[in-house]
Amino acid sequence: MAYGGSGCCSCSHCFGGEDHPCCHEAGITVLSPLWPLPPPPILEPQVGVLARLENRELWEKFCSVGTEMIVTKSGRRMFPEFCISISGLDPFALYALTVEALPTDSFRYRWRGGAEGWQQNGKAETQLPARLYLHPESPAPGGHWMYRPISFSKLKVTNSMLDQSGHLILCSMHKYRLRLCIVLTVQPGSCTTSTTFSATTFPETTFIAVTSYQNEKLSQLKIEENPFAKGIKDFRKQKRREKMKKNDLERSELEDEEEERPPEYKKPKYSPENTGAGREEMLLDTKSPDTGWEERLHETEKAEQVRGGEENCLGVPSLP
DNA sequence: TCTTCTCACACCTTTGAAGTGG
DNA sequence: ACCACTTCAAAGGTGTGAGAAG
Repeated sequence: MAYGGSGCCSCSHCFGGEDHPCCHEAGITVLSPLWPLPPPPILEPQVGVLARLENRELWEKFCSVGTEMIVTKSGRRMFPEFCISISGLDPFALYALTVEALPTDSFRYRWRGGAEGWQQNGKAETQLPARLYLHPESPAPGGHWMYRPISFSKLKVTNSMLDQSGHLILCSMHKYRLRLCIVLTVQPGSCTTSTTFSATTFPETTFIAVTSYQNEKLSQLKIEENPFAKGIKDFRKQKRREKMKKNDLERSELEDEEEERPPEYKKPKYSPENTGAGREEMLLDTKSPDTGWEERLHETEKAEQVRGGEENCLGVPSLP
């Protein structure tokens, strides 16, 4: 099954493959018992559970220029971080929270610069089944999750297929969107595990995985917003001062040309003219990202030493 | 030649241990 | 002995740019 439309909820608009404002007004997302992509292994829908993207404004800011996330071999944190607040859970029931990055389509992308920005560039490469990132505090009572916003600040993304650290594995130059899953693990007053859960995607979290930033506007925004990049900010200022000093004495023709260009043209790392003949594109893997639930969770468990460690301890539904 | 990836770098924030004073 | 506060070093995070790889 190819990844088609990436609707955000169960309503008719979203199943058309397009996101729309109804579910996302004020950043509130109604967690749908239905999965936007391949068929859901849902047994008991969670009614009335709401999730809000806490730093929605920041995500939208990045979204407006085209969010890119650096992937490295050892894993790189995401910025903006994925931070949500939840309501409507049973305060005494135990829940596990997971996040995964789902491909939004079956294309590979390339940066063409200027007004063209990101363009589709052939079919997507074979994708591994999406790996789940389990929140380190999972499982915990609903009251715990609803008490304050939940941050996935430790979440990292990698391009290493051999990663053993539990990071989300992504293919660079591919587009993804984050999906939150809430898994009810134990009903209050019951000793049996449940398979209930809800899932939702947040359209604002759509991003392209890259190994180095392509869009100058985007990297500038990262530097402005991310406190860890403050050094780069100051370093850039210093460089600019040095450059201006230098330019006062001797202004080269090349530098002049660069100064006059809009920011996105300043880093013509990759030429827009070439249509990327180099690598052979592979057919999109037909394996659904929502198959192999148990394997994916076990992989995460291995890395994170999840409490219990038994099969279905988190109430992960078995595959049909 | 072109595109993509990796690594080292300088600079920053965060974190936690150690020290100090009341 | 205990607590609160400060200091400091180590760990870890950031984007950049050069060069390697395919």
